[in-house]
Amino acid sequence: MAKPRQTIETTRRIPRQSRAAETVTAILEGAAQILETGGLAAFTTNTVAERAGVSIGTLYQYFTNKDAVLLALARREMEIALADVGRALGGGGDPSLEGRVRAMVRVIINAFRGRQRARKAVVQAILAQGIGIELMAPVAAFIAAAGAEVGSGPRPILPALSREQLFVMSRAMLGAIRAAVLEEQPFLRSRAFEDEIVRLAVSYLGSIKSDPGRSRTTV
Amino acid sequence: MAKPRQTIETTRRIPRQSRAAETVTAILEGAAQILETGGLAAFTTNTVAERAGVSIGTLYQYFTNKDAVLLALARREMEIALADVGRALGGGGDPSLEGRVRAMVRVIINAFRGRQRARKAVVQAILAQGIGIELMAPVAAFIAAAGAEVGSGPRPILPALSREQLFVMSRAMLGAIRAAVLEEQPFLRSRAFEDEIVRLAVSYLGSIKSDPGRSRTTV
Amino acid sequence: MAKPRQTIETTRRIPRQSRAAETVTAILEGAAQILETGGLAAFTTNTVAERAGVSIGTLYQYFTNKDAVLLALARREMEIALADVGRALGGGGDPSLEGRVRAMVRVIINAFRGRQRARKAVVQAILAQGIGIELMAPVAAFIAAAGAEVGSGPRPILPALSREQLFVMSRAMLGAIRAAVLEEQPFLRSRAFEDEIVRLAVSYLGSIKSDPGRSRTTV
Amino acid sequence: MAKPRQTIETTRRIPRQSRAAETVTAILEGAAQILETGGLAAFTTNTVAERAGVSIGTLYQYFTNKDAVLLALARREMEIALADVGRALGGGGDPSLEGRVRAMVRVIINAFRGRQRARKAVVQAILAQGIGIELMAPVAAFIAAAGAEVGSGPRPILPALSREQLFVMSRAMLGAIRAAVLEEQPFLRSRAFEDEIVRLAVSYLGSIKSDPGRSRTTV
DNA sequence: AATGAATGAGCCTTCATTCAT
DNA sequence: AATGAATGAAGGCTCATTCAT
Repeated sequence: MAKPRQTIETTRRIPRQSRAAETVTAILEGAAQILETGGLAAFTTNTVAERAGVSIGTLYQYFTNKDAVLLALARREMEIALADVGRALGGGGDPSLEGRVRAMVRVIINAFRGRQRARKAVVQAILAQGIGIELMAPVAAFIAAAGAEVGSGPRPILPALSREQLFVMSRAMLGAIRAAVLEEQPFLRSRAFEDEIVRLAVSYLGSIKSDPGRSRTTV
Repeated sequence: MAKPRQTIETTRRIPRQSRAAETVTAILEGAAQILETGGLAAFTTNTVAERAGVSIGTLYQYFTNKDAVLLALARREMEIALADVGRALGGGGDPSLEGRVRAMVRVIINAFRGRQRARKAVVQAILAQGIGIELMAPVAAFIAAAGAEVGSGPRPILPALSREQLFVMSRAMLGAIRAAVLEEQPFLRSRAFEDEIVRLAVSYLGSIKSDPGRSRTTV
Repeated sequence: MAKPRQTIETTRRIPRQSRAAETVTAILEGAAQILETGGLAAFTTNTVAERAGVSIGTLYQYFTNKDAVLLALARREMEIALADVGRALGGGGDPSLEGRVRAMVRVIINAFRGRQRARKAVVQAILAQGIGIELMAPVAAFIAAAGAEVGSGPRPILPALSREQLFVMSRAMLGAIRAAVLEEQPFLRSRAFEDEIVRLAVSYLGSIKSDPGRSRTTV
Repeated sequence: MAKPRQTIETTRRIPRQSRAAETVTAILEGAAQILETGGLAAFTTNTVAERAGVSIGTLYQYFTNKDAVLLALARREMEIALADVGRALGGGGDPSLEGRVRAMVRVIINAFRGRQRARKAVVQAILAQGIGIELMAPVAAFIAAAGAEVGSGPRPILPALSREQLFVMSRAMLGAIRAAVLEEQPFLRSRAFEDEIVRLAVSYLGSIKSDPGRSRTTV
């Protein structure tokens, strides 16, 4: 993996031409496939380049190093997931607290469904490098924001959540879902599981409503 | 890292003499130190052996390969953590639901405190290999058992939890705590954080009490 | 030497560019030199690469593993030897039985002469792996074919040889010559030795002529 | 294999006590079994000691190094084989040239039969080290002597054989038999094969009788 | 821009051998 | 005499990365 670079820029040259964009996509797609097929162990720059149908030299023309590929892949997945969540919350569904929470839970679970092995590998890879935090951030922020929103507005259903509360709520939800994915639990896509995740969030928020606890801050 | 072996035996030669037992301990200790100091990247068999003050040959006399060292280390940590939890629950403290939950939370948080970087690395490494499940199992089982226990007995505080409920509760708690460790959150050891974890568990269990949900099973 | 692979493919990347072809030649040449200089003991991938003037990585770009280099070298030598034998038999010399046998014997002995130590090492190495059979096969087949040929045609000098007869004749000749090489006998290149090998073959074939023995089969 | 030692002494301390002799036997027997089971690749000092039921330290008490074990094993096998040959020739069978040759051939083939894999491994191992010569010597000498004997005595059947002739005859026979063993030819134990080996020797000797060739010397 | 041959640091692992007990 | 824990040199091999074409 080379010496860890804290550089967060992953792409070397910003692809302006469509061909370049295609190349980047091909590489990322190849990376996902390799991860899907052989897991992290098979994820080598040479393998990825080959699967992507480009030369290893080309890969390095677009990515500074191996980690950059992984990171870019993770980012892409995250963005897709977030877009889904946003779409789900935006589309007028049940506006109640439980309704919104349920919409969100459903999207997150589905986000992990599709290419499961690849996603699992991405998650593992990301965690194995400690970059997870950075990437989890926007997702967590999103969840937190959704939670906070509930507690603000003209007729706030909840008081504003403290830093710790936002953290616990978002991480607890993600943690349970992620564990189900990683452990390949059979009930991952079941209604019962979804119900319990919703219950977890709603009961927690309800508890805060009746007893806000000490410190209170927005994110 | 070699190809993943599903073999779970980690040790090669069973140490009969006291000297050998010391050697194993030294290696594990060395491994923990390396992990603590340089993270997973610095974790090579040669480095570990050197830090442990033994030759590389000796290391391989006791562990089949690099991964075996990591796994053994993880196991050791888990056992210690579980023993702590057991002791905490056993020692007569506050017998109320919240009291028991708080005791457990405190122990878990503390379990992750000490050699934080090492523990983080172990967790990452374990996750990166997909063995996490196996290792997480006893911990989760313990938490689940503690939860179940509350729902049984002469005057059960709670109804028996369903499979999904046990899963969600244990993973949500562990997930939140683990995220705080991995993200190196400053409030990890704060009372506020502990309070929120407790709130999460208690409110969730309370919600189940008033509305058990559909299926119900003991683990 | 790694665990024996029955895979017979030795090359990893098929050299398309002329530079690559040169590299393969260089490696094989380096291997031969190492074998010549230090015998099998000095034959390590690193040594070979160094002597060949390429990096160890390059060596592994063209050969799957150490054995593959040895095998490829052995093949090359065999091909050269066979070509020599063919040329000798083709070129119109003495067409009598003894004439043809002598031509062949001479070529074989010479084939083992040049880079003796290297050849000895190759032979030893090949034998030590049990691949010898496979490689010896074409040579033996050639000798056998030459023998068979004598027994066919418009006016066959000999009856067709049985499987056992072909085997005994070819292996006996090769065995005697090989022993002389391996034991570094001083008379290896002498006329007297050549005479005796010829005598061995001719008298054996003559004996068959007068008493063919039981079963008879072409190869 | 360590650096090649040309030391030919294999045993370190001459076992005077019966227990020591038993130990040596056990080691040699263990070595043979390992060779039989796993071939040369499995032949490590530790493995041999374990199979022999002695500690590695004990093994080194009796053998200077790994090669010494192999050499001693080879010697033991040779001695047994030679004793068999001697017994066969001594016991009054068919006293004719062919009768004596056949007796010898049969013994040699049988010598290679029993523990075939082990013997094959020994042969390979010996050859791979270049010690073969030394060991082959007594056998070859024996065959040669038998040949020479035929050519001496009150009414010599044959003229004395030259150095080259003895060499060619012994090595040709051994070569053919050895090849059959190494190549695991199905006809190894067949009568047809035996016949051909006999024919090889008899026809060769017959040819010498009618045309002795130039130089003539006893070994 | 792309190619892919070449590089080489460094890792994991084996195994012959020693020596304190 | 025997034991077996410990040693460590050495070797096979991978793979991220570069750079001449």
